[in-house]
Amino acid sequence: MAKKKSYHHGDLRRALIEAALRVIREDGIRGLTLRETARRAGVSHAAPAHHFKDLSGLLAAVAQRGFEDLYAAMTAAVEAEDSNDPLARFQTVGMAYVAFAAADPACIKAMFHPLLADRSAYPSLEAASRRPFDLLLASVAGCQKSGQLKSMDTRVAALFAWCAVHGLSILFSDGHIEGKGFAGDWEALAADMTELVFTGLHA
Amino acid sequence: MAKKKSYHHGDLRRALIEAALRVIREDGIRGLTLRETARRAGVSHAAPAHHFKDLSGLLAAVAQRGFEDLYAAMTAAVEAEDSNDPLARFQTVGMAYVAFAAADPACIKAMFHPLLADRSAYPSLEAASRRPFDLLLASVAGCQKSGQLKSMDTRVAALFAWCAVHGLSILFSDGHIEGKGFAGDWEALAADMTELVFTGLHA
DNA sequence: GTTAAAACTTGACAGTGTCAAGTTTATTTT
DNA sequence: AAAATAAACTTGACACTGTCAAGTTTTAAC
Repeated sequence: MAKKKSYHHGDLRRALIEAALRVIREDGIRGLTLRETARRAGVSHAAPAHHFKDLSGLLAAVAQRGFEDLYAAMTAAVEAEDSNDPLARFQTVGMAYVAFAAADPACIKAMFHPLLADRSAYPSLEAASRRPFDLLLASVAGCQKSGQLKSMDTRVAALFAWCAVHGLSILFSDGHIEGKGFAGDWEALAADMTELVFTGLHA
Repeated sequence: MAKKKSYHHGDLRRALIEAALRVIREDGIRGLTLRETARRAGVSHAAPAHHFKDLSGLLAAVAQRGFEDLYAAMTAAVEAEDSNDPLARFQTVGMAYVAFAAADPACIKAMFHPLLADRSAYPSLEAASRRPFDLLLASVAGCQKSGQLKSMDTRVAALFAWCAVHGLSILFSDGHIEGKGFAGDWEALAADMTELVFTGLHA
């Protein structure tokens, strides 16, 4: 699979997704075009259309990749935990979410881009996007079973945590927080948020 | 200011913003172009550039209008409250936020569009976007003064409420919530969220 | 070894943002 | 009131974009 320089690329789909991510990180989502992506991958301008139907399709693939990476980061963070305390796991999951958004704001913007509002057109994206939420759901359920979080509707409790953590991530990566007089960095704020989420859900 | 049909429009800037909003509501943000907006307003294709430098400028103007409307809706909701209870006011503010997002998802998407991440380029937008937060801040401060919310850093407490409420709005308007097994409508969920926010900040 | 399919290129068309230059109207200056 | 100037908008042009149809090269199937 080395650089064969042949007519066929070999793994163009993956290469295009990575090229698109580079474009987004450097020039913002606005700079993402099929042609620019093709250019960076060193293929002709119409090549991407054969792998992703159109620009939305490319963005959907990038977003799916983002959700997969997010899920991987979350599970990795959980497994790196030495403690088996459900509550610690719950907070780790939340922090991992914000950390991912802070580390790659361009990617999280792609993942929640309004262009992808109609996910029914991209079933694999929808499936990938559901996994992180399921992980959160499971971690909330664990805390409820251990009696550390109150026994309300698990879905609603998880949604609450998700809203708080997602809201912070989006507001932060979109620059809505800076300039409003917050002293700490995102890590301090994320810790505050998860702390308050915990208090809200406390048994 | 009636339809003078003259060479000069009279109030083209406002007309363009409204045309852009119509475009966004009907065709999504993707369909927003300077030329389409000009077409709907009945002017030549280059006219918008004289009022908004480029497409981002137009979007920024739409977003600013959105923040102004949001602020108006929030204050109206507060004033419609018969009770003077700070806590009731606090929850009203939160509900008004989600209600706005649910009533006009296209507009809220424009207001928080990633294209506008660099707000320093649009000072008046930044100012308009700060007012709703200031209102929330004041309402949190009121609850703290009355002893209904705990006396922590007011900014952090307000940020928490904002994150929860904004997260729900964005997730909802982007279709991330449907299909995840939530029974109630957005109003029920919004009520749950504000309730949990209150618990998290409870004295 | 021939045929079919897949992967990619080439070329073309309509639509877009944006700029420069022109035309019409309003405002100021004298 | 007349002339000069500025503002509001139009026209025309260029490079760029997505997308489609048709072509070329490579791989796979049989």
